[in-house]
Amino acid sequence: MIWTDERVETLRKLWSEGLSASQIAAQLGGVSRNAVIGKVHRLKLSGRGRTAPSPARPKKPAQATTAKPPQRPAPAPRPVTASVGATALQAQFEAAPARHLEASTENIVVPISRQLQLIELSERTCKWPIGDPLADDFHFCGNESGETGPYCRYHARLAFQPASERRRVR
DNA sequence: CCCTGATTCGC
DNA sequence: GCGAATCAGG
Repeated sequence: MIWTDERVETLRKLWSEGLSASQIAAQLGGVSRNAVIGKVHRLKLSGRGRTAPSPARPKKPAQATTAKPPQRPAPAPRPVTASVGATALQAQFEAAPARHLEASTENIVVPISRQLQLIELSERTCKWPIGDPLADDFHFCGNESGETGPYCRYHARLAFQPASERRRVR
């Protein structure tokens, strides 16, 4: 895959819009996020506005062939509070306006989807389709789906019940 | 573990 | 010039 003027233009545009390298790579297709980052640097676009200056690493130390000694630090104390720990869910709640919710399973806020393209999905992202598959803005939910399920907590509730009982959602 | 960008260096 | 491998950090 070569960097045509057109692809470079797209790269410049998306990068300036604040998309991450992996997202840009997904949209361009045929390139890895590393390729995108590499190109960004060659184009000297790394700044992207006002970012903290890079401290610059002291070169790459020679690859150590010796295995590191297996250290067992200390068993971390188990937190009493249950942690959800899903970054996607975290972001979604942080982004949402603060709102008090009753402790009810019925009262679940419709998640803000990450709007991922098909190629951006991983094994643990929600694959609930959103929109018209033939439309330009078609995407998948993309939120954290857990270890095995194909859907996030919210869409899983809809996926595994009769269509007649589903509530129309995005 | 998921992700991010930064850097080096063999190709 | 390109980008995988790697690093450092969230």
